[in-house]
Amino acid sequence: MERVDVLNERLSKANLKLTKARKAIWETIASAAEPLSIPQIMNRAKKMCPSLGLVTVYRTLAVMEKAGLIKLFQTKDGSMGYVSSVLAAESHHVQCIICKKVVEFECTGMEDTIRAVEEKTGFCIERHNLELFGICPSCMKKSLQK
Amino acid sequence: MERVDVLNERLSKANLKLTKARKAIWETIASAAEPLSIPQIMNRAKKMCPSLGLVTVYRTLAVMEKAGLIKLFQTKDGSMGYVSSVLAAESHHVQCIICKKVVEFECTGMEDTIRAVEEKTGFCIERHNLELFGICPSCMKKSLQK
DNA sequence: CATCTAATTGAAAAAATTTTTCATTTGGAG
DNA sequence: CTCCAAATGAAAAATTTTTTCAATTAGATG
Ligand SMILES: [Mn+2]
Ligand SMILES: [Mn+2]
Ligand SMILES: [Zn+2]
Ligand SMILES: [Zn+2]
Repeated sequence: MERVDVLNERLSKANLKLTKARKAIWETIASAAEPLSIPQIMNRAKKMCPSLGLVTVYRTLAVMEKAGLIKLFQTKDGSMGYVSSVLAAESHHVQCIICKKVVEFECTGMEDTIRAVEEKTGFCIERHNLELFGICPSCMKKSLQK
Repeated sequence: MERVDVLNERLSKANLKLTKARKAIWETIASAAEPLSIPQIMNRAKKMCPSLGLVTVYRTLAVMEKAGLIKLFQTKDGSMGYVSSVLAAESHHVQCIICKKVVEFECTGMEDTIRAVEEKTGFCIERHNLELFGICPSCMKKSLQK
């Protein structure tokens, strides 16, 4: 299924129209690997839809957020940005505390931890972010050479 | 250790002063169970420090965020708010995706997951943040009643 | 395809939020 | 206590977000 079909499906369910502006904004967000700020979304989407106004960006983001198509997330630098809900799903990375390099990993074996938290807190856990911090192989090597 | 000592420790390390305004804002955030918006922080902190100006709230939040004392989270209404990150030194929390309530938990059983990442990535892991997202008991109850 | 209509749009204005500037005050070192 | 860099509040400026409104458009209907 094309990305635009995902958009159309959600919009038509809510009696909303599939417009040029919405297509452009959706393509922008759905094709990005990182959360995008509102000015970033405006700039990129405008290339696909030159008449696009900033007001429409605000309105479209509100519509898409309500429709569950996008989510507001924290970016690496601490500010906020929008990502497609699909991409927002989970984040697993390990960062070197010395050189700050970030490496993604596949997360396995969390079941017991999550079940323990569910029992203690009564929450029903749906997803998680796990950030690990440590020393990467190359920094480890350097520190051993000293 | 008192809450104000935690604040003082971080501030003095960075050659920053422990002022009335900072104490009031810190107490406000560190004693709250939910993320607080900027106007909420202003209103509550002003009770402890009546001369407090909004400008100082903005400046203090920037300082505290940089110092790692507080973090931005999503509030109930979808906007963003600040929560204390220091009292929860290990940063293990679960947040309700509906009402945005944050609950800390003791993190157990992560050894296997961490060992697997160490083997795959070559990193030597020292610490971690685990953020879980799900539905809290009271929101679960409400959704079942519908 | 042409017609119709409610939804959507962009521009301008208004409102709200955030940052900058600057004179005054204050924490804390000496 | 004295001193001074850091911090503060008020006002102004800048920026971001929302509202208003007339014009345009998607898409349903015939
Ligand atoms: Mn990641
Ligand atoms: Mn926490
Ligand atoms: Zn490294
Ligand atoms: Zn809840």
